[in-house]
Amino acid sequence: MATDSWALAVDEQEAAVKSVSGFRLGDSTWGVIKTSTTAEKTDEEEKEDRAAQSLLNKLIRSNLVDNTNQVEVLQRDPNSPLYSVKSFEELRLKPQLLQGVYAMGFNRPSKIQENALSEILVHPPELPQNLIAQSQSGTGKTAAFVLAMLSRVEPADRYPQCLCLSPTYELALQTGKVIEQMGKFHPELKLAYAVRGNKLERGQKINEQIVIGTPGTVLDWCSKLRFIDPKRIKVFVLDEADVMIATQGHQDQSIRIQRMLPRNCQMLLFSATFEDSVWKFAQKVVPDPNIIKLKREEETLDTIKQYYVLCNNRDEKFQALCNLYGAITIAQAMIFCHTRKTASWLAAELSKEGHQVALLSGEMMVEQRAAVIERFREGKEKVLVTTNVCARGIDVEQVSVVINFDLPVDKDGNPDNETYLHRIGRTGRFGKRGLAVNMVDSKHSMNILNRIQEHFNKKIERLDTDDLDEIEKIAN
DNA sequence: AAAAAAT
Repeated sequence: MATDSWALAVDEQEAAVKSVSGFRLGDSTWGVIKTSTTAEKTDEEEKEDRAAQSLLNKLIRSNLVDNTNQVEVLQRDPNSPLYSVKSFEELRLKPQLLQGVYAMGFNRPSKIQENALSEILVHPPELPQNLIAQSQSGTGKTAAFVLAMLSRVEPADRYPQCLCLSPTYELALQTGKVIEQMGKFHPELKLAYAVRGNKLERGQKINEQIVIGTPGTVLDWCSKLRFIDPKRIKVFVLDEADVMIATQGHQDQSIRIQRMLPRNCQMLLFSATFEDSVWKFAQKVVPDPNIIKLKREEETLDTIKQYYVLCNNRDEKFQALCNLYGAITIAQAMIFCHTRKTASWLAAELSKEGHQVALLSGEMMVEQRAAVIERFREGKEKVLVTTNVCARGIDVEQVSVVINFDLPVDKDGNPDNETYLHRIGRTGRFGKRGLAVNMVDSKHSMNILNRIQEHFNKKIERLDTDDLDEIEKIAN
């Protein structure tokens, strides 16, 4: 019996691997938003292939590179056995779901998946267990909660059963694609995107089983617009939960959504970082949670070379950035600014100098944002000038340089260490050496940089942008 | 200060 199912699994796996290069996101008939509608355009197909492949590569890698992670599990009921499954078969996933998992190139669960999925799925649906999980990006977090949702969902029931909240539009789209790919062998399963710009007619009802969205739209859809019946949601996922429940973040909306959910709804909180106060709040909001913390050596900071450039004002920062441009465009780069205004100014100035750059910030129209992030993913844009909207979660494989044109500071002007780590974490993963360059333009910002340096206890070296040899060196 | 709503 066991041998049989293994043989089948391996067969499926081989079949899946063969079909990997052939599948397209646009094949999906899911959802309110369709990634593509026609099949004729070979250009379009190629584009989608590349996007899918890049997402795939990232997920495959995150599924493999985690042998050194240390996991800490805190169980609500200390007497219950500590489950940790070593294979997807043991999770007893539905065959269609298992097929989806293998089609994505997953062989065995990552550490976070082993533990999180065991905790989430071993208990019967009547007694769902809540979970707070912390693990770095690139450890398979997304796949973990996507699998959790797909396992719990009942495809025959045509109403929303799983709800996932993302902090930004771009991240919601990215996560949505993972859901689509993993669940694509469930033909009757559908996904709805509750994001800005996705308009429904009055009185319409969402009958897709899974909803991914941003807080504002989801709240509207659940409350006054009544597109979603929140009373029948079985699984509620908060991605990047620390931003979602931080006082300055989306707390109010997330809590209001959460209050509309039924009492027995399973709640899953996932994040890479949990600051102390947020952690406490999370435990208050989520009753009796199991807790999983994945301890990872600060690999991020070991594989990312950090520099700073000393300037006197914004114009000098701009000049220094122009000097760096040639070096950073070897692969892809992200440039972070503190405000939307600075970002659009910088993008305009760089193009005036003849440098091709793309701009992405929250003031743009959603259609435009979707197009820009797509072009960046495809590599058609090498340099992306952006705000904190892209600080978290956005995974573009070829990004090897992150530039902090403005250092990350919170609303009080103090260094924002979490955001710093998230920003530079967009690069430097898995063998590829990453590079972070911080632009300092005053005594004040030098002070902030020093405090960031102290916080991570990692040397940030000075870089002279007039020294082209040095730039060549760091770029390679 | 950014993000997030059909406000």
